[in-house]
Amino acid sequence: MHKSAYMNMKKYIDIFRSLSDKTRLRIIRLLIQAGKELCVCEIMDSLQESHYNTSRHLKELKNSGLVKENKVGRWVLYSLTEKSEEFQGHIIHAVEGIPKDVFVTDCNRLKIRLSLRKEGKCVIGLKSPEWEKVIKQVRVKK
Amino acid sequence: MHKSAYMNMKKYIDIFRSLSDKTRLRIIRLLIQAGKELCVCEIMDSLQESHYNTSRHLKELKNSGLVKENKVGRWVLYSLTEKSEEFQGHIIHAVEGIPKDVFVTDCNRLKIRLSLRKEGKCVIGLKSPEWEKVIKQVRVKK
DNA sequence: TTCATATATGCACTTTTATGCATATAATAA
DNA sequence: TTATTATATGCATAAAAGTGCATATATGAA
Repeated sequence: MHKSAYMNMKKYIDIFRSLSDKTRLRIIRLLIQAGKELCVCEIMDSLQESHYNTSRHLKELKNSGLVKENKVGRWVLYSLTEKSEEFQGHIIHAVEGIPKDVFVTDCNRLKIRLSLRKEGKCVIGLKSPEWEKVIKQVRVKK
Repeated sequence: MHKSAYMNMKKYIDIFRSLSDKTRLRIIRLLIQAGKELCVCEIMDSLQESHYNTSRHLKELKNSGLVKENKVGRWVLYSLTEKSEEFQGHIIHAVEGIPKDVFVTDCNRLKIRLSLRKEGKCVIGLKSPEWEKVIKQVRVKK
């Protein structure tokens, strides 16, 4: 195949590739569920992933064009990009079409994490003792 | 993340992964374009890929559930599976949403290759001198 | 049964990818 | 300016993936 033909295709391949990883798929589904901007620490706490991983996967999703960032002071807020192309719209619909129960634990943690916002903003940052306390209680309840 | 949660997700990740490769994406688009079963040699000639690669990628697409096979004698015919799940329907729509020009060369070759069928069946097999002759003429015309 | 042919697969090699650790950057607060 | 903190990135490592070559399987024809 010619290189130019591959370059035309690359954009779409990159989007599929960016969703072929469990952490990135979880991030996208989390952003769909949230329906608003989330900061990195909210995402990492919801997924219970390390901050390094979360950050890097977010960057990949940004590179593929599925996600955009909005820098506010030292906080970086991530959200889904507007569906500019037909293709991207179908992709997001596809992720929405995955049964809810697959992501239920992440979404529950997100709900709790978002309840700790003050005036609509995340204020507790990463490795927060407050979050540790709250999430530990949830585990005990099970 | 728990292993069971990953297993729930794996099916969807595998489908995204299966489309994150140029050869497999081209195969899927070719099958969409054809709208009918294609044999391995028709696919490899349309893509101008080696038979080894074509065969292996078809197997991966079969494993992910996007493609099914129908064995007729020593010919194996491949086609898209019926869209049993909402998710899969969106995925195929997404591939359909990729601009036509990205795959135009493959589709042109497919058209020529299908014109060599007799009574709706592929009869010329692989490394066919007939195909080599026809496709060489197309190249000269450019 | 033997040969030809359509398709599949094991092995080796190279490249890519995911992840953890440590560290760097950048912005706010003191 | 200095310290703190939210986020990003380089390095190393291990696992996975794509491809070519050779070979195996399986079906139909002679």
